[in-house]
Amino acid sequence: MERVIVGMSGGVDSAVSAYLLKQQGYDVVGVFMKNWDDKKDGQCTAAEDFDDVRSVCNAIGIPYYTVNFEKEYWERVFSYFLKEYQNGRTPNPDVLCNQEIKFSAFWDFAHKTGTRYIATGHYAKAENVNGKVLLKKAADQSKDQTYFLCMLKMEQLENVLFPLGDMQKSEVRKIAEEQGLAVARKKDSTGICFIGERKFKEFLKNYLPARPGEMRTLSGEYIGQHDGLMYYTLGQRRGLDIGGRGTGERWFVVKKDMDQNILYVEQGANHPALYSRALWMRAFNFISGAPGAKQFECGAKFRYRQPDQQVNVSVKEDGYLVEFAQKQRAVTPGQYCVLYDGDICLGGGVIEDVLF
RNA sequence: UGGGGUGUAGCCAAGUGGUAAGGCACGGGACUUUGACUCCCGCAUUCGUAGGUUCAAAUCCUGCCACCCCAG
Repeated sequence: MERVIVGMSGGVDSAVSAYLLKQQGYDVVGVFMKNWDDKKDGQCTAAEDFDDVRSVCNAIGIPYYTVNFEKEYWERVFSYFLKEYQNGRTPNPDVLCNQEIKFSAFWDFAHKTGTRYIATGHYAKAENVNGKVLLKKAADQSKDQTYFLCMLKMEQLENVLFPLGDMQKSEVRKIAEEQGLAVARKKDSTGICFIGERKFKEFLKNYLPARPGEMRTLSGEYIGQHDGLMYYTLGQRRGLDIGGRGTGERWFVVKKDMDQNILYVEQGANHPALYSRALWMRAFNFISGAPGAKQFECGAKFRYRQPDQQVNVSVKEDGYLVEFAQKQRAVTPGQYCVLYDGDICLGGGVIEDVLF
């Protein structure tokens, strides 16, 4: 009987994943990763989540353990997260978390115990095709999580199982219900992976010093004060506290000037300054190997759950130029550009610059 | 201290006798394994203030206060 270690978060998806693998005849072991010390900021969701893992594993009839990657998470994910914010960018820690923790540290741990497979509750598929492993979109298109897996290599995917790849979320909940799993109706968790939902501004304030400054329009008109550039991201509306000015439309962040500590804002949800025509990446991770062509057309996402956008990719000496068929709203440095060929996720890279 | 104007929620702003529009901001929720966007709900028993007229006033009258502008 082949053994598989399932990363259990305490949610329905990983619970049903474990159940399905057990049904398929695997020797299933549940492992709960504790990667964040939440005692220091007053939250205690990890303890509750572990209670749910215990309950689910008992119901399914599999052993369960805990493994602690707090140190790795801090060093390989969180420190980068803070550094990016300090540089005025908007990082995506969850992509990095998959790259560094779930499919690296966690895999190493499993491998050391002599286990061949790890599994997670991600909505994605890993398929062997002609000696290559391809990462493909999940059957449930609205839940597809390949965006977050864009930095993996096929070597990492080789020993990974995604039991939910062909399932609809509604089926997953139904199975959990039928099996009497305690988490059947538990709300999906959101927020930074392993950290959870936080009031973001308050959270960041604990780690980075805020430097208030001016808010101006691109033409230089003074609009007001901001609390610190790190609290704002491109395309953001809330938290600006600007009311009663100009046309009465909403205001959005269109640019951050780190040198002068100025936050640029413009009015109107469709303001031209919000739309860009291309982006630049210094590096790109091709999951299953780089394509031969120096230039190609494909689909792309600039944020999770965005419908694929048509782009033209040019491979340059020192990076990748991605030009959009349609102008794109609020493409943001620090976030990931993920490329798709139909259902196949080609890979991703950090957005370095945005071209207008 | 002569003349003119304005004072409606945090901001902008409708409403000139019939019992407080709307927008922005803000708060809450939905959506969501990042950050955002979006959507939904909420948000002045009260109209600078004190009186008066009226069945009824933010709307009419009077006093006072504040701010603005032009004169000086």
